[in-house]
Amino acid sequence: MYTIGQISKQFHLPVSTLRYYDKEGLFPGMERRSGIRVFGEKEVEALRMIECLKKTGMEIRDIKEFMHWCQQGPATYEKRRDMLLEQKQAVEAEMARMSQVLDMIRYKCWYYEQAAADGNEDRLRSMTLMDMPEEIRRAFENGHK
Amino acid sequence: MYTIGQISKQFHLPVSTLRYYDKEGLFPGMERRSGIRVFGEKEVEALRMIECLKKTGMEIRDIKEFMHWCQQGPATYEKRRDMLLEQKQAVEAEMARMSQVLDMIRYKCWYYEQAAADGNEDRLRSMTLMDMPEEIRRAFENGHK
DNA sequence: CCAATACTTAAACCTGACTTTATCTTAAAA
DNA sequence: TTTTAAGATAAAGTCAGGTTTAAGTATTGG
Repeated sequence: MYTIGQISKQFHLPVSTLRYYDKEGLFPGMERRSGIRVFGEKEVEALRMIECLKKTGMEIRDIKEFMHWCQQGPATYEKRRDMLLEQKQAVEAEMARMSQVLDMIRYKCWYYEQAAADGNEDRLRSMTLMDMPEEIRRAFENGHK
Repeated sequence: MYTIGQISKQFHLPVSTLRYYDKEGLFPGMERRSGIRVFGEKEVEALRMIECLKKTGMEIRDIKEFMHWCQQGPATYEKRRDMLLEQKQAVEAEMARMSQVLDMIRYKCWYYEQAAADGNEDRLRSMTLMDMPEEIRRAFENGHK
């Protein structure tokens, strides 16, 4: 059993954040003793899951829904799995997008490297896809899909 | 030469967003005719660059700095290249983080798939790393670094 | 010539995830 | 017992990146 201050240190989270999470319903059914929050094993577990879900970019209101399902036991395993699968899809989609963005920026870096070396953009302006180095052409094409 | 409304359609951006970008200084030196914004080739070019930089997650105030450098000609090629290189590092770091998050969530998906199949978490609770399928163990270990 | 449409501004509002502030209560240490 | 630290609350503030609103001005088509 821990106080909010102890949990704050354990998880390197401000006390205000923990209170905010509680206010948002991320610790359903948390015990209180004369008004003071009691963090037990269940809440520590919950917090680990919250940290995980936050990293995936999940919103507080969805995390809240997930934590409430956790309260309800085995009947909600499928719901939890489905939500995680959906979040996995979202993260995979974001990864794919990032990969494309990376190619776009790789091209731009190369472009300004050339411009800096040439002192102007004349050569770059008259350049076609075929004039670019293989790798840059690939980045350009992928980045501009 | 285009009006704000024409650009809004071309780029699928609300007029309010274009005005906001202008207010934030993303179109330095844009022309006006009796108070009305005139979008020329330079602004269209700028907007393409803005869209690109936004995709990388660059903040408006940094994009503003970049666009001002673009105004200043060849003397700022190095600055622009350096800013893009820095942004490339940031995107690469984010990709690496996402990849780890993906492994974490892959493990969680597998966990609830098992829980749903078993109807409880008993087997999972008594499971060690060696009991997990190769691929899941990899995801677990990478996801919990 | 006049209505309709598109443009202008400043300022308020919105969302998400917190943080800060002000005031009050409880618990632990001296 | 009395500080003092740590707990509590509600409400307001913050930040980014816009969006909405209100009220006025300019341009275009019939």
